Amino acid sequence: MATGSAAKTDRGRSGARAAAGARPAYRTSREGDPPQTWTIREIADEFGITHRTVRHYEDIGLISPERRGTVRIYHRRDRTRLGLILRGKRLGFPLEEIRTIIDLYDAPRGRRSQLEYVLGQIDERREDLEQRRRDIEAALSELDRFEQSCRADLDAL
Amino acid sequence: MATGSAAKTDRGRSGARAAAGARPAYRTSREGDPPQTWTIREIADEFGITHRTVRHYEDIGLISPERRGTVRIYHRRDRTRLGLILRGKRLGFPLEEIRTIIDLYDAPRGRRSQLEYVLGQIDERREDLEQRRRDIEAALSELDRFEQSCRADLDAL
DNA sequence: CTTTACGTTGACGTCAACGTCAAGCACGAC
DNA sequence: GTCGTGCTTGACGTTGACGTCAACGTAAAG
Repeated sequence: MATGSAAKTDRGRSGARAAAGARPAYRTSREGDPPQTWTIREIADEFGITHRTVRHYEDIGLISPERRGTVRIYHRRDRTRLGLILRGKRLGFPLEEIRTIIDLYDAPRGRRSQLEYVLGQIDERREDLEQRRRDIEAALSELDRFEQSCRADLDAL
Repeated sequence: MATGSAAKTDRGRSGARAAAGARPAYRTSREGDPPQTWTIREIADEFGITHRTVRHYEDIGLISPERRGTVRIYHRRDRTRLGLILRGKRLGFPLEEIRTIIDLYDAPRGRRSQLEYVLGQIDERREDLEQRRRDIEAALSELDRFEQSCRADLDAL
């Protein structure tokens, strides 16, 4: 695997701590209901990345978690964005381009000119993605042909 | 466009020089038939990359052009590999991984164990590519839904 | 022969995307 | 209290993928 894997969703230990009532003060979740916020470590573990990576994404403005005092608090909105970021990375987009993409999704759409700009951007994105899809299809069919050739060689033994 | 474009196939000037009979000595093509070899500049221009990039790919062993004296001569085999490399790049693979892929295509396949190894590698590659395809499909359908939403907003004006 | 164009080899620079310390605060546990 | 754990901010290091620059060779053209 080239890119990130291991989304182990390892919420075991912190869950146990929560059940023991020893949840840190900056965690707002009340007894019983599932936590609607996450720490940087929880987010990082869940997505299979490091806290340093999460912070880097914040540094360049890809996510902007809440601050409770000095501590970062991640909400579902941040998780959604992180998902988009990582999918963009799996597709090989640079982070700068990923930013323009996800910023597009919550760009202002009040005026007609804004909407038309957004629609234009959508078309560009689609062109790009479809080019990538074509590349993938080509690579996959080459791979298939190559496998056939190998299997023929194997049968010939 | 994030990745390389501009494959202008600008063979105009060098073609004119060839027609004038002023082709350099290291170009073997006889009068009349199309050149079966290319210089680094021709290759770079044709693929829309720089000669420095081509040399870099040679440095890390992705291509190994013929040397006539000190000068690099590129054959169709090199162009094929360059095509694979650039497609891999469009798909976001790192060069090291691209090397393992294209090396796979001309790996030794004599013994059964070798063939079985290659077949295993093929499966890994396919998994990876199919994951990327799923990511692309997801991104494209999100884009479609987003466009519908924008068009609805536009109609509502 | 000199110029001009293209080719060559290093060596160093740069930019993105993080990794890797170091040093410090804040909290609950003991 | 102090200990450990987790979070924080810098600041610098690293790796991949080239870009840039200098210094030079060589061959066709004028």
